[in-house]
Amino acid sequence: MPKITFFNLPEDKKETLIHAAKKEFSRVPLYDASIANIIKEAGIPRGSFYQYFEDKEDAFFFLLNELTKEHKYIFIHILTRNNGDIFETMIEFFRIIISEEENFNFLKNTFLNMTHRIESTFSRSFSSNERNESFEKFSSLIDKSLLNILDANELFYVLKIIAAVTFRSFVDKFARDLPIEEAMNSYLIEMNLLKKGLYRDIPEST
Amino acid sequence: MPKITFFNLPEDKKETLIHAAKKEFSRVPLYDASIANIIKEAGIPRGSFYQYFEDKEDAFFFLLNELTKEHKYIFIHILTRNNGDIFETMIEFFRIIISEEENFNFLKNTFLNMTHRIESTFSRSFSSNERNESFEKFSSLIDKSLLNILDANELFYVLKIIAAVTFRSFVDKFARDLPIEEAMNSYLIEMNLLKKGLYRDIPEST
DNA sequence: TTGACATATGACATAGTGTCATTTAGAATA
DNA sequence: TATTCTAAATGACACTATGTCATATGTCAA
Repeated sequence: MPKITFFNLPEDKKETLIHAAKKEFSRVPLYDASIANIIKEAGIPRGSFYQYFEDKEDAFFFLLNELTKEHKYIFIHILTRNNGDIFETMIEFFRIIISEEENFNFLKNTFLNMTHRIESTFSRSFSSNERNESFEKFSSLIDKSLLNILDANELFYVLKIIAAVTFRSFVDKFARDLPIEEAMNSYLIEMNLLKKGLYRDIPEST
Repeated sequence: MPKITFFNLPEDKKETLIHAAKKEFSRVPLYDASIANIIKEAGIPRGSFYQYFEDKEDAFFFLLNELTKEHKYIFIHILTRNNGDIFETMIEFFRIIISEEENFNFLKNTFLNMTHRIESTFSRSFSSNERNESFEKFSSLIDKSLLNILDANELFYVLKIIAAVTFRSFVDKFARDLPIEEAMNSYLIEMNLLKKGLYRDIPEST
């Protein structure tokens, strides 16, 4: 988390800083980002940066968190509108994220360098790593009658699976610079495979 | 790829270097690894390191590639023994990887910092990002009659899905330091869900 | 013995991080 | 208004790490 000093800043200076950081993290991934570029862009001295943030990562995760909050909001909205149909929701959500123009490069750099820590932060937008309050909240919005599950425990794993496949689809889209419709096509195929199951039931021999 | 100079090295010096690099990459992930530690451990001067490798990454990906080759070999062996049953194979393979003691920390650091580039390298052990020769080879070994697919294209996506879920399970195991049996349990649940499908067929209304 | 080539070496230039002593600003108090 | 106190700003600096390069060393063939 940024330091109190950052939050005490006048709104416009805060904006300037956020903008500068976002610009740098859109240019290159976290590890290649340079504080020098951020402060040059924001027009602040080096020492100030460290008044506001612990370090580079602190600034990055602050931005990522902000973005994630927005995504979570969108996600819940779509889920509600779709009466808890998780697959319909994922498909709509997927399209929205890959279509975001403003955050395109930030997202690209983030997805292509998705360490576990980044993934954990990001995940909060539409699922959860652990069975916690966040999971319970999502769970309550999902229409479980549509799913092939026995109990809450299986729901947890279902969401994990959907999240894993969705992440990979994001990465694929950004890594191979797929056009939106192509990425959507692949994603739809995968979601359908997930729905119907990958295994063929061997018919009982007569 | 390491430079020719590296491959020209006498076997024991090569071994020393590999061992030193592996030790460092087991201690910390790629980005935190320091060349200073590697050369200190290997007892070579700084300049020599750059005679052998382009940079830190070069050394890391060399090691990762070597490990991946072994994994691929194991994977194909298991797949053959299981007559092309991809699910049985994944489950056996998963257990073997998470049980590896020798490479435990190297794998842990790798999985918890799985950038797209690392993932691509790693994937080669049991699947492929793109539909290339590697995919064709795997494809030929897989018993497709067990799978709920229409054509080779769907097979490609099935493998992508299985790979995505398996990766996430690896990450989970290492991130949360799960005991082997617990990780296996979760993985089995997920593989079963994948097999049977996540969606419940709504019975035709009478 | 000499020349040509491959390899080894460590000092150095460069770049980036995080700290800290000092300065400045602004609010609170007398 | 003058004084004091605290939060914030600042940039020089110490430190760490990378990658390069001029020079030294070793090896083999002619």
